[in-house]
Amino acid sequence: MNSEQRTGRSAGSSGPVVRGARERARGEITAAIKDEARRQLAADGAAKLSLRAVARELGMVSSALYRYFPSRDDLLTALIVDAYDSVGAAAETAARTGGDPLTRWVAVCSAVRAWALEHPHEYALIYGSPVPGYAAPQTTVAPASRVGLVLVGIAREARCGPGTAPPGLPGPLRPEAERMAADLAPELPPEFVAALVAAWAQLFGLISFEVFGQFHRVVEDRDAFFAHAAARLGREAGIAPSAADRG
Amino acid sequence: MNSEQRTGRSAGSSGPVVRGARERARGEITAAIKDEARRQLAADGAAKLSLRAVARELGMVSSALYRYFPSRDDLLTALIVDAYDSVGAAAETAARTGGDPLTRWVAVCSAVRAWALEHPHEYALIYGSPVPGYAAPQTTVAPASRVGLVLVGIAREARCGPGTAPPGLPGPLRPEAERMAADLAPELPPEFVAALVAAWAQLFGLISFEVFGQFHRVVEDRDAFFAHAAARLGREAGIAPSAADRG
DNA sequence: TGTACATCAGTGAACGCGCGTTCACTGATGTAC
DNA sequence: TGTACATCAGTGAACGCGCGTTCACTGATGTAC
Repeated sequence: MNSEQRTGRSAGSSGPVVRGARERARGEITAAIKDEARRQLAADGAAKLSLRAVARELGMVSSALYRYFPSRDDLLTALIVDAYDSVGAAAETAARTGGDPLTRWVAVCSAVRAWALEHPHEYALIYGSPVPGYAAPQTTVAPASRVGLVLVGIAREARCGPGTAPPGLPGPLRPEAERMAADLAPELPPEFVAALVAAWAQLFGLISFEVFGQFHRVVEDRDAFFAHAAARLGREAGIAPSAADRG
Repeated sequence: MNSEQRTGRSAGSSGPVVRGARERARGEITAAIKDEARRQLAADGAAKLSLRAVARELGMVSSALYRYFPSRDDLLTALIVDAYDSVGAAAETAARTGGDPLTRWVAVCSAVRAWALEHPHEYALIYGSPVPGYAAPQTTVAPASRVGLVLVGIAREARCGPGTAPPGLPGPLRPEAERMAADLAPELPPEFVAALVAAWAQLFGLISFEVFGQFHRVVEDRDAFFAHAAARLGREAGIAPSAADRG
């Protein structure tokens, strides 16, 4: 967390200019610990993640890990932040592909899904049941919002495109929709933003059901199913449809 | 599992006609064990559920629980089955309310949501990350499908109502949609069924985000938000809209 | 109705395990003069 | 450039804990005759 302070280097600057061997080693070992922890996460799930097992696998004594992470929870936090950053980066990359907004929307949804299927336990860690007894610290908030921000970005651009049909907004929801719009995207109409937030949650419903096995014996051709559902989700959120995708 | 066989009573009949004191006690204690296990589930989550702690709280010695559940996993399975049955029953009750199909659709969605908010850990047990190292046995399949069947039932009745707009169905999804329709509701058009399955998954996306805390600082008036989203979900699935809900 | 036997719930001790965390320590690597 | 000191990574032993599961046992409850 504060290796700069610990090594007595300048505080305030964003990073060290020259890293000594010790500092480099520290970074490498921290990464190795996280990698091994991720491996065990994928094998046994978050609840069974243990410092001792990680240390054992790394050929260290368990107490040595406390030089790198002050507790098991801090290691978990690091994995959570990394997972959010990983899926966020995947979404951001997908958003940079070409095409009309709906195409890019689907690309982002598919990228998140692909990441989830490749890293099911990391996905479970951030979008599944909360780990009991663990409270996510403030550090996780920013990384956690990256995927959502990508979706907002696409909606924002779609709004500048050709006419889109804003969904209806019943009375009781209006104040809430306006509040959400003010928070997330003041330049978008509130009914848009409400639909977008719903689409965001619903997207993860599709992905969670697939990753967590609820589609077992229900959906077989999952690629086709997801592509279709994601496109509909985008249209529901007011992302401009392209004629080719219709019917 | 087979107390009838163990007590030498007739096999094949659905239940004993007269239950002796011993048999009744057995049922009561089994229920007490599950109740206490549920309490601990709500307090600490599924991963930390321990036979020893349950026994301790019940004033029994831990080995005594093995008279009722052959292992920790069997106790977990019982809780899972109960949870599916509980939410399934809530959905079925909600479906029996009056009104047009869309109203009943929303009532069912809201009932599932209410159940989830009241039993967040039981919800996590069945719709969250799978418990690592635990494989759900066949016993859970039927209870797990109750909510889905309720939704299919409403869709089936909506189909008999006034004209609904079937959603478009792109080429790649057609065979899969036809397969799903054959499995789930042969009398419904395939595009209906595909949309329904998507809506089913998306419904749980909305609920999971709320229960698991992803809506923290994003959605505040969650009742209004959910009611709106659930109604839109129903319309997307082709459930007949009522004029009053539009715009 | 009474007795002999079988069934079953619950006990208590034990096995073997893994966990998170602390602590005093040893050497190696870096820094200041 | 060389030396004295400070910093830090990693060690090994220990503390105290809780877990799932097995096993031989004791009594109480039920059943068959």
